[in-house]
Amino acid sequence: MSKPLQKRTLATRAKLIASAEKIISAKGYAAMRVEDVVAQAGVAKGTFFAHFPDKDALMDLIVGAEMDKQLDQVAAKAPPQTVDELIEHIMPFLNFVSHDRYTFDLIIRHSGAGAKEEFGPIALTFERQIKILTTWLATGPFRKDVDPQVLAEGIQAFYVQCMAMHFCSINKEPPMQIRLTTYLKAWLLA
Amino acid sequence: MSKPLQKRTLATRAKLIASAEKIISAKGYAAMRVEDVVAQAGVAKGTFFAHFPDKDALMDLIVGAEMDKQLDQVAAKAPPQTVDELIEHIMPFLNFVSHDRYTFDLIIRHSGAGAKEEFGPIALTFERQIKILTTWLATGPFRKDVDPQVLAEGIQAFYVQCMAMHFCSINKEPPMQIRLTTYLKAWLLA
DNA sequence: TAGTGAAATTGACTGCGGTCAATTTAAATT
DNA sequence: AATTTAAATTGACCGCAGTCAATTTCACTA
Repeated sequence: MSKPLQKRTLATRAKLIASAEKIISAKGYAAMRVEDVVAQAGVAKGTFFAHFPDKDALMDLIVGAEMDKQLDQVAAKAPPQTVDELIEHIMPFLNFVSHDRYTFDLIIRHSGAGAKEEFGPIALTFERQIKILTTWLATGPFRKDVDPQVLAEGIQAFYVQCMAMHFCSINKEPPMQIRLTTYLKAWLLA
Repeated sequence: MSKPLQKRTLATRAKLIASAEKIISAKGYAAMRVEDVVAQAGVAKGTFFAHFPDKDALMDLIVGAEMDKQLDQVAAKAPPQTVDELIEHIMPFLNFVSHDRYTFDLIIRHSGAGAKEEFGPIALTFERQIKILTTWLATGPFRKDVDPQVLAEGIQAFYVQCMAMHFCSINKEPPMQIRLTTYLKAWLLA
C-alpha cells in the first residue's frame, strides 16, 4: 500500500504542502483554496488531486501535524495530580483545536469519526491523546472504579462538548475552561 | 424580526419544503440538491435563497423537525429508574441522529454549536432534550452530587462520542448502545 | 381602477471542489 | 542510444452552492 517512490512525486507533494501552509499562515485555514495552492506551487489543478483524494485530506495532514506538535508539549508534562492541573496541561492542545471554527469542524469530522477507511493524521492524534490521558489517569489520584481508557475517552467527549458550546453564540458563558472544570471534576473524582 | 406576511411567500416556502422532503424520502438526505428542489417546486433557483440563507438552513429545518418528532416519543415515557432504562428511552432519538453520516455531521454542526447567530431547529431540539433529561435526572435514582443539568449535558457529550466512534470504520466495536451504557453507568451512578 | 412603492421572483453568472482523457516525463529494458 | 512501459502531470470540463441586477407581482392608496 505504500510505494510513492519517485523523486518528482515527493518534490511535488512537498511543494503542495508548503504552498498550502504558506497560504494558511497568511490568510487562515478557511481561506485556503485548492486553486491558490496549485498556482503557488506552479502545478496544474489535477496534480493536486493526484496527490490528495480531496482538499480535506491535505487539511487533515496539516492540521493533524499542528495538533501533534501541541501534543508533544502535553506529553512532556509530568502526570497531573489534580483536575485543575490536568486541564492546565492540556489547555494548549484545546486552545489550538478550538481557536478557529473551520478547523474545529474539520477536526470533529476527522476525529475517530473518520469518514474514510483509514485513520488520518487527526484521528491518530486523538488516539495518541487517549494514550497519554490513560497513563495519567491510571497513575494519578483519580477514580479507580472505571477503566482509565474509558475515563480518557470521557475527557474527549467533554471537551468537545465544551468547544461546541464555546462556538455557540448564545452559550458563550461560562468560558470553556470553567465549564470543562465542572465536567471533569464530576467525571474524574467519584 | 418576524413579518413574513404574504400568502405567496408562505405558499412558496411550503412548496420548497415539501419538494425537499419528497426528494429526501426518495433519495436520502445526502442526495438532496437545491437545483432539484427548485425544479420540483417549479420556482427559480434564486427563490430558494430568498427563503433560506443556505442549503443547510433548510436541512436544519427538516432534520430538526424529524428530531423533534422523535423527542415527542421520548418525552412521553415515564422517568427511567435505571441507566439501562434511560438509554432504552432515548434510543429512538439516538438511532435517528446516527442513522446516516450526512445527517449526523449536519446535526453536530448545528447542535448548540450554531455557526449562525440564532438558534436553529436542531439546536432548539438539543435544548429541549436537555430539559427532558434534567427532569428525569433530578427525580430518578441518579447521583445527586452534581447539578442535573450538568449530568444531562454530559449525556449528550457521551452519546455524541459514541456516535462518532460508531461512524469510525475501525472503532465499530463495541456497538453504540453497549458503549454508551458503560459511559453512562460511570457518569450517572456515583 | 389606475397608480405606486415594496416585496417576491427570476435566471444568467460566479466561485470553487473535483474529474478524466490526453500528454509528458522518467525509469527500465534491449 | 533507442524503445517500451508505467507513472506523473495537464487543463478543459462538470456539478452544485450561492449571488445579484433586472423584472414581475402584490397590497395599498388616491
